[in-house]
Amino acid sequence: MNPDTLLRDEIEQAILALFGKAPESIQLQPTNPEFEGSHTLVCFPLSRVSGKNPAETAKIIGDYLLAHSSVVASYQVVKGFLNLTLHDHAWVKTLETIYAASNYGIQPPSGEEIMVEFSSPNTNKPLHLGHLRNNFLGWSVSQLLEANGYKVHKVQIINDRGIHICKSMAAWKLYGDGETPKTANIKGDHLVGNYYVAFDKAYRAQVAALVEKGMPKEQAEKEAPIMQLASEMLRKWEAKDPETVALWEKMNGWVYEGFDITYRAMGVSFDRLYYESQTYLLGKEIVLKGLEDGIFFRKEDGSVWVDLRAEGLDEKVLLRADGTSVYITQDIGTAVLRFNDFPNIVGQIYTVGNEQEYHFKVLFLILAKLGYAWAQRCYHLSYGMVDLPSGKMKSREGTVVDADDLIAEMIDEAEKQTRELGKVDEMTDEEARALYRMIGLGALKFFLLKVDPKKRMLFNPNESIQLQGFTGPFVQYTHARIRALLRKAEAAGVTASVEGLDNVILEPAEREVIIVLSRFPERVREAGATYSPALIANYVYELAKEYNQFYQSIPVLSEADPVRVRFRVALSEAVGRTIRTAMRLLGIDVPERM
RNA sequence: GGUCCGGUAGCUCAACUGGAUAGAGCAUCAGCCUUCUAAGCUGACGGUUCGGGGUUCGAGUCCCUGCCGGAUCGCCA
Repeated sequence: MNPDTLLRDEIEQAILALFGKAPESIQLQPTNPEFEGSHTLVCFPLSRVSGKNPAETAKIIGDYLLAHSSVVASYQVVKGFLNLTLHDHAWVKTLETIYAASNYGIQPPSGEEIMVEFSSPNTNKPLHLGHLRNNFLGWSVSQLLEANGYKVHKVQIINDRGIHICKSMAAWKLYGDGETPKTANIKGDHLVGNYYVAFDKAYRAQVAALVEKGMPKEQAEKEAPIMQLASEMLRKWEAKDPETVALWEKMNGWVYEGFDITYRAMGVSFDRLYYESQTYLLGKEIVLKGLEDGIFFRKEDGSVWVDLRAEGLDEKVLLRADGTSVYITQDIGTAVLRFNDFPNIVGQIYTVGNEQEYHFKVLFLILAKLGYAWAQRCYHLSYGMVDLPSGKMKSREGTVVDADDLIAEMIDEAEKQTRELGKVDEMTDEEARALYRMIGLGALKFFLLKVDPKKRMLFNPNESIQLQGFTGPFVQYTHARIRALLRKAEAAGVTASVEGLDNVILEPAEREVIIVLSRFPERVREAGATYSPALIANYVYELAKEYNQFYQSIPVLSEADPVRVRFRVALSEAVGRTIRTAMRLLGIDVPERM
């Protein structure tokens, strides 16, 4: 078991016995490495209960624990801090339970269901670096929630309809000459993206030409012929014009084929896909019903609005004067549809960039106004933009980092560095390729996940392909090392065991590894509660680092005492399994050798 | 202009939600491979936590204020 909870109980009892009062809270924190001990009780707040100064309070509690606690071996008081050192047998016991656990750190299913939305691209261009952060984040948060007992439904809403895809369609119709992904030998999403770029280029030229002839810019932007064509296609699509719908289906089909390849490369998948084309009309009904119920109001021009001024926001339009839906209308419909499809989910997590914070604030308020209780459990997992050293990604300036290209580069770089180190001499080609992929992708995912999701982050290509230091490959390497050690142990007939160590004194490096190991379940809980894979990335790095220190200074198989050998093998195995689990929560695979 | 984020070592990021002398990685410098994988380990260097007030036993963290950067405030999505 984890000594934390036990210790907490004992401290609470101590305070109750000594001072006759229960403390408001017990501040128990890890002891700073420069001091002796593993747990520190902060005694400043307790002086109110004890009526003595913090240092005296610490001493009294320390003495009491020494006499009564089953785990405290000694203590030190530094100012108002009570540093506790536990008996090594408590740590041995801790490792014993960790080692025996079949799924250490993972909670069994609680029966609660939850939905996580991520990715949700438009279908007019390929995925880019921003989508990678989104996907890795959404995937990892799904894993984290599962690890905390939820049954998770991973979904996305594919924005397959609207003026953006019509732009690509218009350009293809004008300049495509029947080109297909096959004839062009390009992934479908990239092909469609090329036509989106072609549209933009032609459009701007046409607008400039019209302005040149004396037309006001605003008018020119509407009347440029290629824009007229795109708008006409949108109208025809909504009218279900067969030819337009067929083109739309064809080009979206290309995009999906391309996306599938990218998703497979990223290692993500979804349980259910929602398409905007199938949901965009649903919100309208709900809004009209809300209008009848007096939740919304209509202006003279016929448009429908919600008044959120009482909530500190503004009035927002929900239906245009012509009765058509706006963006948020379909989001209302999609949300309701999802709760109908999955009646057992307690809530929904939207993984969407922080530029849409206002949008989701409004959406959740509207859903609450409509009387949906689950609106309280809708959460916008808002993450910061990914910047490049050159600044923001701008499609106009061609600085967008393409997801497929980036993944390929990471894998190439992993191959290059792996070959330089001569690590693949005994591998088959197939094994080697799988390893490059694992390392390249591991580096990329770890790089994007180690930063607090809420924060804007910088993507430095040179740093992302680093395989040393605070990186995914460092952790993967530690795992491979452990696996190699365990293979050797097995070959030598050594079995792992935590038996026969009742009065042992541990090496500091051994104890430190167990201490870090013991914190894993709490970190999983915390990461789930705050939707933050970064906590797991930081943790698993700390664990790997701690283990490497142990590995470097303490012999395992060459140790003379067979009891200690078995113990260290068990310790190594527990660390290896925990690394694997933690990395799985990040969506990263770990190799057997590298 | 209103609202919301952010500003920590040369660079990229932490800091257990108010606790001890603010920690890692990269970069730079110096060491460690005849012993389980050196993608590793050890050490050195590096800080007015944007500035200024305040709250208290204690502030990078909370409050006020100023400066800088970003997002947002569409009948776009």
